[in-house]
Formats: sequence, C-alpha cells, structure tokens
Amino acid sequence: MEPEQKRREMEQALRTAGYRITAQRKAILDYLVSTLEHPGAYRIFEEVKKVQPGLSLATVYNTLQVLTRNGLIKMLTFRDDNRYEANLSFHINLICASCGKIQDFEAETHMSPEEVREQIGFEVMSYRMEYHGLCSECKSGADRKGKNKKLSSGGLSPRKES
Amino acid sequence: MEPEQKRREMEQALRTAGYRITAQRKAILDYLVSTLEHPGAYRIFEEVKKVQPGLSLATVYNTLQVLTRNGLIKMLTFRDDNRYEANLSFHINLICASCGKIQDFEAETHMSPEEVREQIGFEVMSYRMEYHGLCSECKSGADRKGKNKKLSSGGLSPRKES
DNA sequence: CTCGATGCAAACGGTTTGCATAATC
DNA sequence: GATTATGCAAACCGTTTGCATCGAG
Repeated sequence: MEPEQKRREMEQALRTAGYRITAQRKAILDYLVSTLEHPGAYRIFEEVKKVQPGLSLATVYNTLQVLTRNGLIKMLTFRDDNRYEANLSFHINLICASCGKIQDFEAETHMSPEEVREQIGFEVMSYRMEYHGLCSECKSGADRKGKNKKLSSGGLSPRKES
Repeated sequence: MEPEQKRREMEQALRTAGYRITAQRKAILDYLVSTLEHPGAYRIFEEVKKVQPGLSLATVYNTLQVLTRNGLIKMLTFRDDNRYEANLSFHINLICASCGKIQDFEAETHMSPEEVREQIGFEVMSYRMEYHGLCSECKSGADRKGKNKKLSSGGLSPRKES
C-alpha cells in the first residue's frame, strides 16, 4: 500500500474514533508511514520537527499513545527506548544488537493465531515476533575485525540511538 | 530439567565467567528456576526477600543484569515493568492483556534461526516470540460480563502487577 | 462556541549508579 | 588479603501529567 493512501486511512480511522486531525498528527502519520526505520519517540520528534517546527515531545508521545491504543501502529518496548512501526502485516522483526537497526521480514509460521485459539483457548489479538542478532553488515564487520564483542543485554534490546 | 539441577548449572556458568556465588544470587536463581510466573524485578525482590530478608532491590537488578548479559535468563521488556524468564527453550509467550499473566507455549515455526541466516544473512542469537490477547480465563470472564473492555496499549504490554 | 489537542515544565517511576561496608575466593 | 557484591540513597532518563492556551469541528 502506498504511504499516501495508508496515511489517509489512518486519519479516517482516527476521525471515526472521535479524534481530531491536527497538523501535528498529520505530520507524525506522514513520517510513520513513510519510514522503514522503526523510530523511537525522540527520533520521531526530531524528524517531524523539520516539518512542524513548533512540535513538542509531549505531543509526539500523546499521538503515539493514541495510535497505539487504537491499533494503528505497534509499539516495540526495549530497555533503552521504545520503537514504533506502522507495518501491521504479519512479519518478524530482525533486530541487530550491534547497530540497533530493525528490519522487517515476512515469514510464515505454523502457529497462526487461529491455531493458538483452537488449541489452548488463548484469544490472540496482537503479536510480537523478533529475532535478535547481527545484521549482515555488522556480521561482516565483526568478521573483518576478528573481534568477539560481547552483546549488551544478551541481544534483547537494540543499541540506544546516539 | 529439574529446577535443582538447572540452578546448579547456572551457578557453574557464573563461576566460570568469574562471578561470585553469594547467598543472594543463589536465592534469586532458586526462585527464577522454580517459577513459571515470568516475574518482574520487584516481584522477584518480594519473593526472594522471604528467604533472604536483608536483600535489596539493587542487588536484584544487579543479578538480573548479570544473568541477562550472560544469556542465562531472558528479559522481556514492557511499558510498565520488565519480566524475566529462565526457560530458554524455544517457545512462544502468550501474554494476557487483561490479567498480565504470561504462559509459555511450545510451538514449531517455519522460520528457524538457521533458515533466517541462510536466506538473508541475519545471524540470529536470540529471539522473542509473543502473542498478546486474552487468556482463556479472562476471555470467559469477559464473555460472562458481556463487556467489550478496551485493551490498554493495544495489548502490547501486560497490565502492571498491582 | 465547545471541547479536545498542544506546548511547556514539573512530576513520575522503574532502573542505574556511587560509595562505604561486607563477604567471596 | 584482594577484589567483587551488597545495601542504601541519590541520580537518571524516558515517559506521563497538569494546566493555560490554541484550534479543529
């Protein structure tokens, strides 16, 4: 789906849910649907500020909360900061413990939400699927240096954006 | 594996890595390998304090950090507090958005770490697999009341332990 | 015109840190 | 005996909140 269209759908969903469409929210949506970056709140703040100079961090948090609570985006919690993604199609996030980059990876899985419900009565409404490790760039970098750098936090959170 | 044996293996791993085995750490390990609860730091503090009255929260955090960084336990980050689990075998966590309970669910998946590496060069070292939704108890409870309670955070974090 | 959203700054709370003391190896 | 771990309290920092003002509907 084109970003443009997706943003309009999200706006419509917000309107329908009784929220107002402000310039700030438009701009935040614009950025979220156009990036593959899985940005954190502060990164979103920085980027959207380029378009909406008056923007405050509180507004970013407010909007992210609204979007998350209404299922329009997904929040990925980490030790250092949380990341957000607008890609709601089923995929696995590949999270590099070295550079913090997150890439999406479409994949099948045997245990679909339907199967889980049928087998044990757990009603799946959302999911989180991640592999933590080294992206191909960081892997070859580590190989070249011949280092065995210890991964922070057992690879459970991406490195803090600097 | 029996908890007793598992605890000793973890102790050995710590010793080998150059860490000292204190009464506090022993007690924390004891608790972690014996529970299915996926407790948060504070819960661990409360529980282990029953056995080690002098225990401080800082020690709990210190130990959890050591264990996590050495891959002996897994940290699951959430908005409100983080949870820890000693079960490192491949499984999916079923997280109830209503009561916050987390249960393990062994499941197959098509995309094994090996396949990920082969297909796109991402070197998997760890993973996180979750389904968020309603456990069977909460589901039937909601049905009985006929309510349509809105899920906080889009079901992305378990409810805070109260 | 009304009520929700924004921006600012202060408050919050889980986690980390500094340091003197205690305990492991 | 040397060095790491503990406990206490203060610091940290991402996120939330209170409130006066602004602006969408």
